[in-house]
Amino acid sequence: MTRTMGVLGGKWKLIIISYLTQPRRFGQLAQRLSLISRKVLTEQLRELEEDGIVHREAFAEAPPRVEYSLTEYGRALLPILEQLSAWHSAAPAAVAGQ
Amino acid sequence: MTRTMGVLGGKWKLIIISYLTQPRRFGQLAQRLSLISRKVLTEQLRELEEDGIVHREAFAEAPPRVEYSLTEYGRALLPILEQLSAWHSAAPAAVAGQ
DNA sequence: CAAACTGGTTACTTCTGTGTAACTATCCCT
DNA sequence: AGGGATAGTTACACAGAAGTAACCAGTTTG
Repeated sequence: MTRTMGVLGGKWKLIIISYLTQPRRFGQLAQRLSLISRKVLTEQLRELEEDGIVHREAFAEAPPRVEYSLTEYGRALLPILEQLSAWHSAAPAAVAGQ
Repeated sequence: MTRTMGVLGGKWKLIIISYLTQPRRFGQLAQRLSLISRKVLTEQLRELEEDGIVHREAFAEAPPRVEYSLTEYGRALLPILEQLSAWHSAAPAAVAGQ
């Protein structure tokens, strides 16, 4: 669990992953996840890449194009994240007011 | 997802939760999770309590005894955490060296 | 030739979370 | 009366995570 947190612990990582249901360009990610600064977005993507969760593909075009997608390993995470989301939205009434 | 992270985001929360498979006294938690300082342990437990995940029961004894356990809502998280753990230990060989 | 687009990087600052250490209250035991 | 046990709290310090702003490189477009 401690190690798992190391891999997924970044404040934004699960959010990034759950948005990568399909391949996205860097600009798309930056736009959609505009709460995340470009710097941090780059950092987190790099770490996710290192951990084998995200695949980065750069196309030698002009202007440059870079696409991020989930690896198979990363994709295996999606159903779990959905459960987490479902769990959270099923909060008991006593605490739902958040 | 962002909100879910707000609830579970603390560096230690998932670890605490996954150790609360049964009721535990504060001292037990502090001992077993000795990487966590007592201060932070208290804080995280309080937050988990506020979010309806953990139940705190103090007994009016001397010396004082306080037991922490998961609420039903919190217990619903356990199977998901197990999946997360399983996912992580199923890392592909290329990145398993961590 | 200059401007714009994309996907960054770099230097610097700020802030949040976490850690350390010392202190408290109450009761029991000797 | 003194010391130990439990479950904290408080004040303070610090590190690392995150934010901001400016800059870069290559190519196409005007």
